[in-house]
Amino acid sequence: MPEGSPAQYRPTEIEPRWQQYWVDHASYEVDNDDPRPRAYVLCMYPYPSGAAHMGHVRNYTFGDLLTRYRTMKGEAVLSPMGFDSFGLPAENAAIRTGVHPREFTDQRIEELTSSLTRIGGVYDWRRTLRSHDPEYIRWTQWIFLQFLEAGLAFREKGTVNWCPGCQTVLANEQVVDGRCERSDDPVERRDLDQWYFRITDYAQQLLDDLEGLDWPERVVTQQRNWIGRSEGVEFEMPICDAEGSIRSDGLSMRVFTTRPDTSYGMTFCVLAPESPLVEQITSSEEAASVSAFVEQVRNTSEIDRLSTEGDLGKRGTFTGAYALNPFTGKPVPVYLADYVLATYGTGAVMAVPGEDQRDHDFASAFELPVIPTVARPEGFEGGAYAGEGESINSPSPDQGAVPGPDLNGMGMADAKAAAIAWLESEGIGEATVNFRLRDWLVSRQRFWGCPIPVVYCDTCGIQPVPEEELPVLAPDDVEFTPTGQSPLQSHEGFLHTSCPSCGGPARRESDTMDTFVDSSWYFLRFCDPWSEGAPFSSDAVESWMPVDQYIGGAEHAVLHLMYARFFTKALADLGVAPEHLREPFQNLFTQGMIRLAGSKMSKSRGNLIAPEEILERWGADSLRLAHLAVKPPEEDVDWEDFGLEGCSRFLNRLWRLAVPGSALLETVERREGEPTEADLQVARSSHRLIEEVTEAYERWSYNVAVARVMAHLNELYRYVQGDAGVHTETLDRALDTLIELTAPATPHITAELWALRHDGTHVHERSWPTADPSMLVEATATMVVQVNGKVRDRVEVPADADEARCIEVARSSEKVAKLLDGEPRKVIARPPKVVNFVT
RNA sequence: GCCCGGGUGGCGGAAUGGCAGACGCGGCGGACUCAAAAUCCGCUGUCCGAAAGGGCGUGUGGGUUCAAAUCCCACCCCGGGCACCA
Repeated sequence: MPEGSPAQYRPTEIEPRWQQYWVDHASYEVDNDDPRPRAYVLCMYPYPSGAAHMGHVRNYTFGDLLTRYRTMKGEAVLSPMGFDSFGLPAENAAIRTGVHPREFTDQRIEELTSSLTRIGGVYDWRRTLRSHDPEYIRWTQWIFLQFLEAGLAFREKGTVNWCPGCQTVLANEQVVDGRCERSDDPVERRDLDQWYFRITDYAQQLLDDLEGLDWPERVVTQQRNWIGRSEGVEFEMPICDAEGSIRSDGLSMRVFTTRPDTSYGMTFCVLAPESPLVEQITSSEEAASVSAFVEQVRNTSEIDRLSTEGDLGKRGTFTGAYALNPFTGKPVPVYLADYVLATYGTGAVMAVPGEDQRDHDFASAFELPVIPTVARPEGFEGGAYAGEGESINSPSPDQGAVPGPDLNGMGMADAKAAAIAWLESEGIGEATVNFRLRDWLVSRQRFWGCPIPVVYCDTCGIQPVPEEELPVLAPDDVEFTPTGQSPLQSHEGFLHTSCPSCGGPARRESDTMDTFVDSSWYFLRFCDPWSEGAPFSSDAVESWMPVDQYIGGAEHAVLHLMYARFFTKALADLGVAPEHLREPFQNLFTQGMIRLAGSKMSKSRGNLIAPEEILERWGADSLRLAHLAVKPPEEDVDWEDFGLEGCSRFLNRLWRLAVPGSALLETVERREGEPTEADLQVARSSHRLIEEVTEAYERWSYNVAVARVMAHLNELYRYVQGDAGVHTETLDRALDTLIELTAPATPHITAELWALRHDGTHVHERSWPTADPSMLVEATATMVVQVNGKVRDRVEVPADADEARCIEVARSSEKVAKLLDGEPRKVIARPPKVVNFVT
């Protein structure tokens, strides 16, 4: 055995050596002027919570495989790694232990960096970034100021979500079922002045541009739902009394509906309890019950208000006022109900119990009439009918003239159009598009985040911090108290400043930005992390963006992924990013999560499997291979199903056969010269493997790729241990191919074996193998012979046999002949796969 | 309720109109060994059968087709998302 060829595979010895090699030789650093075709492969940058957990390992294994694979395919692959390093855990730790969040965070970044290296991940570390770096803060703040100037950032008072656990406000996206997405505390409503980003300006674009993305349908649907576009019409309804006499003050309510075709079925309308109109229209008789109701709603938690449970009769009340239905010219009563949201549409709706189930339920509770306006299909039973049908019940002339149009007999689309046209021509209303998407609330009452770079001056009002004074950094001499209040709010040294405009005394903003702001542009900074005069140069971004493959968890479907899309569009429109860069992530892959005993692995559940122990026992390559082999990557996976033994066994088998001086080959007869048919079969199988593995990598079927590779190694073992001896060149080529094909998946063992087999050269620097087409053609094929669709025999036919020849061979099968009683009625032949005799 | 996924051996899964169960785990048997581990070889859907062989089989029921896990219709179950958004 040559020196340096240990008989045994020892992952813990070879892995650190190669990890060091890839760093020392800058193997995966790419420059912006690299001449090769470009690819940008990006895994969502992690929040540094310490050593990597299994979810990280899974995510970064896929990303790393892709980086190495595409590099071998000849591309310049940009594969950067950074840290989403602002966030509440560091601040909470500071409150507990007194350690400054920066120290805490830097420590954890070091741990995470080290575990990313230990699983074999390769990155261009020159480009690394951390959200809390002063340079990164500078540009996050700079972007905020651009937004401010463009009117995309604004401060507004409104009812907001407050998380008592996190002691801060939250964006709508960060509230799930009335609870904080992070801490799970029930959120409270508070009326506060806060900073927002005007993401609603981009609602239509965010919706339209989903079209061209290669994203999982699931994520696209979630974004579509979240944006929630609906087309309809807004129109005015004058407030009146029970007889229909319009008030002298000309008050009116504006309603939004998507079903103007059902306007003749309106038997009441409903106003949000928060509406400013409530006070003005409530009659004296109803004043007491209305104010009691408004008070009751104010005290209802978000969770209860969202619930569909509860007695509808208690969830609404009559105002004593009426509004004039412009279609009929008749008054309908105005109610309040907690399910009508002040923040959507006009905060007021027309109610049509005939065609809307919720209105129908409400009408039943308050004994209000129902007028159907759409013809029901035969046999329809139930309250409201929301389906397609002919319009009915527009009042006919003999019932007395009405102002509105006659919609009778029209289909839904025509009736809608006619109703809208009439409203517009009368000047009562206009067609409108409404979105569910709300502006993004970005201010947070926290310390460990990017400070919002504005000051408040008593004379000049809100003033942006001048660009040359950026970054605004939080002070270090702070004390974290158990109250949970951000120390910035009481740090006079930080708060006291002078107004950049008038020079007078001013106060700094003490709120910081949502950490999702940091992650909304980091992928742009990666293109050009050295940029000094701007967050990045447009040219650098131009050359790498959009990200060719983005990889991360599906839990960010409407958070990070929506915000990052908004940022990209806004920055492009502001001329900071290339104008035509409309989308940041062309391809998105969302990997499944890892469960243990059926439940999600998480620190809070205390059911973590530490990758460290696995790495020590089995090595990084076995762990990586197990992640790839266990399941299709997009599916959730149980830790119990990981086949570490099988993967480790495979790598050991590969080692024993491929290591120079393999003991396995000592007693095997080695042949040179012309290969036999058996040798050629092995060679052909190797070329087929190239095709299969390449195709499997391309379509993210890593579990299949691993299966094929394992099957091929089994075949090589049978070849070596058979009686016919081994054709040296055939075996060596097949093993080399196998090593090349697995190099992206299990980088350390393949690097080691290749170096041992080929004078210290590097498998990862080789170009991706391609199959020789002539080796993909088989001389014969196994053809299935069926009788009445049932498989009765298998026969060998020449691969190029025609129909007649196939049928002839099929007929000569004894098994088939026994079953064929005379001439078959019909024969179907699909050479060279199948012949089917139909009797 | 609506919209997406999905349902295949003991388990994870493969096969996207043409050989169901690749590959791995687990199990069984054999070789090596004083023995065990490791390793190597073989078997392993199910039922009937001593065997040869045959029947059945991809959630359920129907359909299309020479041929269906795969396409169509209806239903059941599991997972995810949305859900007073007017």
